[in-house]
Amino acid sequence: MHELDQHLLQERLVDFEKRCRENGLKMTHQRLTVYRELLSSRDHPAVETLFQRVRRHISTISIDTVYRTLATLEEAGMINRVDTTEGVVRYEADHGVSHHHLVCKKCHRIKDFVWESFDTMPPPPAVDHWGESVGRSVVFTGICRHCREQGGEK
Amino acid sequence: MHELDQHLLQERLVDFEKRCRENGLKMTHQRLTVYRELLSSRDHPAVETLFQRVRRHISTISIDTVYRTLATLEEAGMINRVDTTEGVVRYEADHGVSHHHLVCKKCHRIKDFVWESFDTMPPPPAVDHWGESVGRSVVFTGICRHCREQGGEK
DNA sequence: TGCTTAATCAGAATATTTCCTAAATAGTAT
DNA sequence: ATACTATTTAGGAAATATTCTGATTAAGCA
Repeated sequence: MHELDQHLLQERLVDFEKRCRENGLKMTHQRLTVYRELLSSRDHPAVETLFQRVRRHISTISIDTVYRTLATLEEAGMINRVDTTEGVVRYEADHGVSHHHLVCKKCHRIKDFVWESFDTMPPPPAVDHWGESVGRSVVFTGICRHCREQGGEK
Repeated sequence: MHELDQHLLQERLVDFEKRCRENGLKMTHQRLTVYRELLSSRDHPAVETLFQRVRRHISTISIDTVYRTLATLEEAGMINRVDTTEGVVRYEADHGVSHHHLVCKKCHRIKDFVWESFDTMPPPPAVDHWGESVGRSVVFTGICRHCREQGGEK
């Protein structure tokens, strides 16, 4: 973990407290831990996965709390669901930087990347006609370098 | 259903038979019906939904067959899974036209649109470095016209 | 400090998805 | 027409995912 990351993380946590207060959400140990764990998870974890990780810090936390917390934070716009074809809900913290996803068909790992020239591209007319769009994301699918070289571990 | 649609549908079904033969897949009534139903479904149905529809034609079909068929056809590249944040697997038939998705946060309906200037855009360097990409898709999320006007029916 | 109420907990209940087994059926090639 | 084998079926098991209940805890405020 770099200095910079530590700094950004700290910044996010301060922001988290602020936004909780704004939304009338109490700052519980559980909430903070779930959020912090998601913040430092770079792999867009499913609920169960995140539950396991949070458990390492709060051994008595119930999975119900993780579900509830994620739903609450999502509603408040502090975290996002990730698009997948797996039939599993996955989350990521809002890191404040627009990014998109690279999805490996073998290992199902998801990697972030930024693409400014896409972000600034005007949407096609069909989008405006459809309704009010609030977000856009790109997903590239394929086989990641790791899987191609090692045959994958799926 | 327009003349044109009928024609395209027919074309797709012929292609389906050909590809089944190529892959050594027998042309069963069930397979054909599942595929045809998906072809004419414009709403990217989940397995259960598609099962209900196919049932109208083959009342004795088992859901297991639908699961198996979809998995088989997906493997053969004749149908695709759709990206969602719902935690549900959804499918669409390969209509032979590159398209992308508009997803309504209220009613969860998914609409297709084409975006050629995106399709022809070169990927950012990060993608090439990541591995071998075989597909790309864009998802716009927001509130569709229908939901905005009527308050949605979630 | 004490009150109020949101939030958490244990763990059971429910729901959903997917897979499995053994027997019956039906394509396809000969 | 026959044989071979993939495929389907019923129905239940297994695996996952999600929600609920009632009792307890603790955050935030007066």
